[in-house]
Amino acid sequence: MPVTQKALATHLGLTVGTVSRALNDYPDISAETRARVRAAADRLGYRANQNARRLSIGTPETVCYLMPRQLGVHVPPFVAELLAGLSDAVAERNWDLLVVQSEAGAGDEETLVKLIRSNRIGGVVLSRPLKTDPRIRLLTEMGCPFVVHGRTASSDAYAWYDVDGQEAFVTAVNHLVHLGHRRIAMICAPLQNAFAQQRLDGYRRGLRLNALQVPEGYLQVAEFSDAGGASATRILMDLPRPPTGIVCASDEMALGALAAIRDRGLEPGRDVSVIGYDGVHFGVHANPPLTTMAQPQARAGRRVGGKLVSQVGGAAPRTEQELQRAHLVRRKTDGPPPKSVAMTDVSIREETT
Amino acid sequence: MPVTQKALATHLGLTVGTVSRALNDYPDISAETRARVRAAADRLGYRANQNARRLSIGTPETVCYLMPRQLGVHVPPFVAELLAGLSDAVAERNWDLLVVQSEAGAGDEETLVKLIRSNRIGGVVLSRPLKTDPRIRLLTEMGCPFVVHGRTASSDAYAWYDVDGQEAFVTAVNHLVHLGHRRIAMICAPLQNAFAQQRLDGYRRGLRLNALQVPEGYLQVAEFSDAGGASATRILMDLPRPPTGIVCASDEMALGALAAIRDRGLEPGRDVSVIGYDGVHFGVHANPPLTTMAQPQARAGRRVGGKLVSQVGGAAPRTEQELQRAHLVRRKTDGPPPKSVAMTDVSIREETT
DNA sequence: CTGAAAGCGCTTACAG
DNA sequence: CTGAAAGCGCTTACAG
Repeated sequence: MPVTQKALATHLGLTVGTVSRALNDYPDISAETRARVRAAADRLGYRANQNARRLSIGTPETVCYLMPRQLGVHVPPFVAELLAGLSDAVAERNWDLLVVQSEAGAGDEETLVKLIRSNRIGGVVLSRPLKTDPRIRLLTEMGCPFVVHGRTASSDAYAWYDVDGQEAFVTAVNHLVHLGHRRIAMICAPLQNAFAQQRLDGYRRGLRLNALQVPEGYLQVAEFSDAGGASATRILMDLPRPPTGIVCASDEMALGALAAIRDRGLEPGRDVSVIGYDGVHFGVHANPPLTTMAQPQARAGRRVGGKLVSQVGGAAPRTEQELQRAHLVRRKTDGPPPKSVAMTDVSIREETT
Repeated sequence: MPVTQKALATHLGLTVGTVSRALNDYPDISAETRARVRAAADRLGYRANQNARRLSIGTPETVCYLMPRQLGVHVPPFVAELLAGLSDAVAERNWDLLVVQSEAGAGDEETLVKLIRSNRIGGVVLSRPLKTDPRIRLLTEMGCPFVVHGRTASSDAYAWYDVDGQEAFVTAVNHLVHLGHRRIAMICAPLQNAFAQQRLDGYRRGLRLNALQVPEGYLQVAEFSDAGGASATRILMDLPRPPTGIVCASDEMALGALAAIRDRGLEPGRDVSVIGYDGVHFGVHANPPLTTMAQPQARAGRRVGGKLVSQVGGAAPRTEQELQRAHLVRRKTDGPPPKSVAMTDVSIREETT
């Protein structure tokens, strides 16, 4: 039997109302009473029944994280870290963090409506939005506070935390160009994902800034996994003029690319350069160690959680937007193009235009 | 304004009691009334306020997952998959899944007491128990249903799901012995962790079964990370008689071992064999691809979640115990010991006893 | 078969 | 400064 306010009250010869106000620091309670109540509560291990409390105050004080899946077979690697930060940020304000498996856009809307209507959640965190994401519209319409981990094109109206994927791919392309590459391909994730489109935009922009174009077949959209990266790479290598550099929408895809390149008897970083995206810890153990655009993993979850809480506290969504930058981590899969190829590339701009 | 039972009731000319019973399929409600109520509820998008419902029925209908951390710097890789399965299993019964960051045994007890007392959780899932884990004692004393992902020595009294780490390391050692190894070392995780002790027991047992002993310095307890694996490996390689085979308590440690071996100009799988544990997807991309004892990741979360729910439903904890087996996945880091070494090893049993 | 009422454990105007 | 009371939205004996 958990101890209730009623138990405290009778124990102290007070009434539940007084106990409640004492516990909640109402200013009209005498210092002495407050102290007595506190002491008794501590001694008896009183904890307010949150179901009762939340029913009474009318807010669920809990945040829902829609855990993404299904893009690759498994849960994306950032999820665990994000959850850790989220749970901390939310717990600081004594809120709870509910985790729900996302159906990747399919059943999510129904799930959210149910959770909101049943007063189970007062805020939502979304990862990896689609380019036009029905969940964002839904949450906006329902007036449910939310923050998007990632962002869509219509990003001005809501709170989000994102890493600038477009800039990152401009940087990656620039880096390859400076190394001497002219034939640069991209292996991208399915384009219904907002992040995929952004990274693709960066790739295109990077080429354009360097007066290069996207040769036929150089943009490969593949399954978002190492297997997808591998098969896309095989296609690229079979091209009449295969690329000398490949930028990949994720480290996982890049790992697949490395495998496919080695399978051809070529050496990543010498015969073909590969740049990944994410900066997963594991990249350092790849064969060879993977050059990548690393996101600042540090505490994305805390940031996202903080944004949600302050929004619930009244902050305007558009003040809760944060764009981080990825940075190039050079390891061993980038280098100048092989000389033989570089020779023939002087004329590539003409040929491909 | 969410629609409530009262709204439904006045709308239908009924009373909230009747509406509630109709919605909850009480047998004493006429089929017609039930149908009318259902229809209205669907049409108006009625969802029971869960705070009210749970307050009334007296159970929080939510499960807490204590997310482990701090062993390595980051959240362990299995967490995301486990959460996915857990959330599914729990959602099937219309329960919620709360995620709380564990302080790795430190503040956990206080956290749990608070959560239980405040009626926020009706069950707990624990990962990676310590050898003697105060949380287990606490939950038992408080009468809070829980299931342990992993297990301790006193595993007979509670529900758990685990993979047989001891057997796995017997298998790993046997495998190396069959390949011709006699000098087999282990890199283990800190031994306050139950899983570390189990894996160590397996290593010892495997050696004993093959009439081998643990030579001086062959058991390295290291930080549970790739860095820990690497530094332990360096120590092993500096031994007067370095091992020809190393079993590691995790894939991550094994990756560190591979790096350290390559740094010495040696080739893992040829000069030194390495076997990891976990079967993380990433092992296939290691340099070279990592041989490992793979756990059946498939749906551990669902199993664990199912156990918790059936326990809440009245099942005895000891009927909810499940031991899975790991299996050897041979890739490229295992092979016979180098011939030069094998020659001198015929006498090793005498020397080391 | 349905209504009326009490109760779950809180919070919060409203008196005094 | 504290008490008494209403209310949050459900569930569930108890009548009838």
